[in-house]
Amino acid sequence: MDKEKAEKLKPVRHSCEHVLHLAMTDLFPGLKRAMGPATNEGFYFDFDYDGKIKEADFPKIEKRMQEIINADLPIVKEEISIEKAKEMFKNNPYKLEWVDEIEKKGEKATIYWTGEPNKPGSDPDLCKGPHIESTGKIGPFKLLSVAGAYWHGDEKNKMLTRIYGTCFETKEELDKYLWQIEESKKRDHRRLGEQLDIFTISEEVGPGLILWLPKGTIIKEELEKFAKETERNWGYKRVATPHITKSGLYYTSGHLPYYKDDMYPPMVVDKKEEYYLKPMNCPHHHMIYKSKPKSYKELPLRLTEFGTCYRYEASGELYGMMRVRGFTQNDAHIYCTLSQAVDEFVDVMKLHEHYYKIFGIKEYHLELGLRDPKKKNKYHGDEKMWEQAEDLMRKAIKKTNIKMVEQEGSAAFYGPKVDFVIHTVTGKEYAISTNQIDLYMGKRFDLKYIDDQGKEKTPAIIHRAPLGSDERFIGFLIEHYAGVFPTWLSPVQVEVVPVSDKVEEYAKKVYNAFSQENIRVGLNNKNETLGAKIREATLQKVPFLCIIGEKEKQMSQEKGNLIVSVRTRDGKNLGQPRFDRGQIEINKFLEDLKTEIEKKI
RNA sequence: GCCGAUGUAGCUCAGUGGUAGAGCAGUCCCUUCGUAAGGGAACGAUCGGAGGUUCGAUUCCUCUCAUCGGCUCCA
Repeated sequence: MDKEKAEKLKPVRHSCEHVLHLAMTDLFPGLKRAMGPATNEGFYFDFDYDGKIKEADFPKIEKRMQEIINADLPIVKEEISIEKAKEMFKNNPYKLEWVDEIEKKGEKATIYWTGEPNKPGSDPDLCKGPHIESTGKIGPFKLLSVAGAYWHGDEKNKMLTRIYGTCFETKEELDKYLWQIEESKKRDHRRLGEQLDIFTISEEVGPGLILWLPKGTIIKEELEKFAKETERNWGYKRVATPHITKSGLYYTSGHLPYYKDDMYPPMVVDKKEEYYLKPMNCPHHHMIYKSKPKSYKELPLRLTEFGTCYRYEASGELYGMMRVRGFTQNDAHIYCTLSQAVDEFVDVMKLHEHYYKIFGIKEYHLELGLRDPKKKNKYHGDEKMWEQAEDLMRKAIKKTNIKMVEQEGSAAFYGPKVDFVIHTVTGKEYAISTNQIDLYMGKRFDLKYIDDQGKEKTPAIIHRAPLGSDERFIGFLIEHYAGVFPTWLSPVQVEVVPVSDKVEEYAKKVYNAFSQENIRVGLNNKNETLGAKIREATLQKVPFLCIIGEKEKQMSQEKGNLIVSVRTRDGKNLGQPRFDRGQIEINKFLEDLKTEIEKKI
């Protein structure tokens, strides 16, 4: 939904939300209203209720709401004094809290009556508005889900019951919205991941632990291969580090006290030494840096690794491939002098651009994660260090001309960060890449280099992961491509489909011809009709089908060359500009195919 | 972790207080087919797990695990 339309709908949706809590008050005695807004998608409202509110209650709630709408009650605004507001809402701590805030700001309290003001049966509610003039003008609505939500979004507070709903001007718009939700579910990476045999999760192995199936592994390895080639060209050096580490390393880094609950518990060796599964690769790379003294001439030193990490994410957080407990990061740490840091960070941003162009990723935004000014003790390092790091980052951002949303409170504990944020088809937001300028860990790990004056200095460290983790990035790519991977990433690039087993031998020759050229090729010689084989390959999103029948076999004998008919996964074959006839020589097709793979188009 | 929901063959789903049914997939047979589902047969689940109520539970209850929708969190 476009923003303009959403803005226009807000008064209606807000009024619909009032109708909802009016109905709720009727149906659930003792219920207290907390807060709720109109959103871009609809509205929600939080209730404090001791009993259970279930989705099964929706029909009766919707019925009561419809009665209120049909009654066409006026919605009337009234300004009241703070004192009166306090009296009016004395039994509702949530409203009282709000009245206090209004008082602090020196503003006036406004209430909206549903029904004639001050008449028996009319309902006043503290609200800033705006609303539409009467309930009768509320269009078709639907309650969508019930959920728990902490008061003020703070998990230390009481959990309230939140009801989500939406409302439109016309039935068609509501139906279209509901249809779009269903449609987008078809692109959900969890669903496509299963249909396309990309990954599975086994209860026996454990929640949040991805098992890559053969087809998924091809995608993973192609992606890693691409990153490895690119990083080599961009001046990175590959390293490899173990999956477990003694606890001391994480005390040095400060991660252990900070993230203990989010790490798998330690293994105890020889009854004394604790080993942890590594939750991040940074300290290992630091130890590699530290293994020999460094000269300024060696900087910038860019150490990179596909490092596998384990984090004990909260059970409620797990989400397909996007939020997992074991993952392999496209991680690197760039050790450089302070004067190199800006350019190095700019290069990291350019590397993202390079990747995103190839994947055609356009739907994302960037967040500059800064400290929460109210909770500075949450972060390590001194004020000066933070200011310097932020300054370097801003300079780099300025040089790249990239638009960024500043986000207070989302810095790493050791430095500010730049996140590339995408959303899933279900509307969740995830960072697919996170990057930091870190002036903290170098000191913490006592990392040094000798500068051109022969003096010891501490390097700046840039943390970067343009392709995030294999799991999250490929999860994202599945949805981004709707399963239709470009040929270079497709698990099967060409499927050879013989029309009948009379041409099986010839089909095998064709199969071998592709195989010899390192094309990932499949041969469907099952006892099925041609239509069924085409359907199967198309559902598997195989880019090219080579259909082999008597015609191709015969032409091949005449020309002394292998001849195939090519059909693409979107159903084109004849008349497609690349293939001027139904049948083409395999060499010609191979040439085009290899170019397509090579250029990653 | 918290609130709510769900959990039946590989997948999608139906069903019942008296130990389960369909479609698709897989297997076999027939068919040998020209651009998104040819026909048939047999096979396949002890109904997420544990405990309880009951003469008897997949169906009711409790606990537990997992998943889903949110909240909170994300080095």
